[in-house]
Amino acid sequence: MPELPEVEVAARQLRAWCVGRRIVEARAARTRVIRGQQPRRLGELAGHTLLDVERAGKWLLLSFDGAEGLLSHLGMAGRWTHRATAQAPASHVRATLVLDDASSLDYRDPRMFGRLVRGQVDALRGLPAWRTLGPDALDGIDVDRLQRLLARTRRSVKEALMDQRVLAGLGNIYVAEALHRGGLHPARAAHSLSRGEVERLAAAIGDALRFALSLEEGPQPVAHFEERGDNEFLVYGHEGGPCRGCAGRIERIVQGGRSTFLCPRCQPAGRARRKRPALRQGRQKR
DNA sequence: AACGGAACCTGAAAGC
DNA sequence: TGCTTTCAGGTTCCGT
Repeated sequence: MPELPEVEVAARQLRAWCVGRRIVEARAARTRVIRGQQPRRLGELAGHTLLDVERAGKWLLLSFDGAEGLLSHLGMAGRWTHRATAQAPASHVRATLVLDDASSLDYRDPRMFGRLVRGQVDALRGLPAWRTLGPDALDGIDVDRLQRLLARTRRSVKEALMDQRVLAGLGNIYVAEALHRGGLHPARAAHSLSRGEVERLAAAIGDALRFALSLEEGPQPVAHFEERGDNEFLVYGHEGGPCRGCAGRIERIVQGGRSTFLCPRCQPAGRARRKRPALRQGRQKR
């Protein structure tokens, strides 16, 4: 389930597992994940030491000595997992990095929507996918910039926020969660948002992302969302269920072919004038 | 240039 | 129970 918070957790895990480690062997299967590249390209990482893991939006950039790099996107179902090298790999492994401490890193991705791109770090940063990313949604949002971008599109605010050039890292879930927290209907025309509404939206985006990350906090970077069965989201996946903030029922609409969840009472469709309930902080608080 | 829709994949869940 | 259909959190490409 990789959107910004999940990718951030992946970045923390990769740092904990591998920064400072030397790659003993690297291999990849010939799949769509490495589209356009020979599997042996990944093998060139052998002998190099991982120096840093950087996240921008939903992308990860692993950099090694010698300015070598590996760009990673988890797509819809990709994940990095860590195991003892002696242990048998799990299913759907598309690439493996064997480390110098008898452990191995597997890139697993059943659907193969994810991507691994090998190259020099500079070249990877120059790829359109990385270069065109907007500012990271977790970095503190520039409200002026966001307002300017929303004002110049005819799309709905939901679809506009899905555009990684506007803000990097939001996906279908967190856009729905942020719009709910901000009391904004997803179908609102992006350009119809007032200054105050954009400010509220910017705050709500930060709240939604930080709340998701707070559930992952701990001494070790553990991907709790992988085990957590229950749905901690305020609206996502809760069609027909009660809204936590009012007596309304959560509904599902489809925008651009994808589901969006919302509470029609907390998120009125019209340009809202009435006073909005205070932002809720995840769980039950308030 | 901006937009909507289709394409790309597999697996799990829901429906019959 | 077993077969079929639907749906899934992303990006990219293509036609308008």
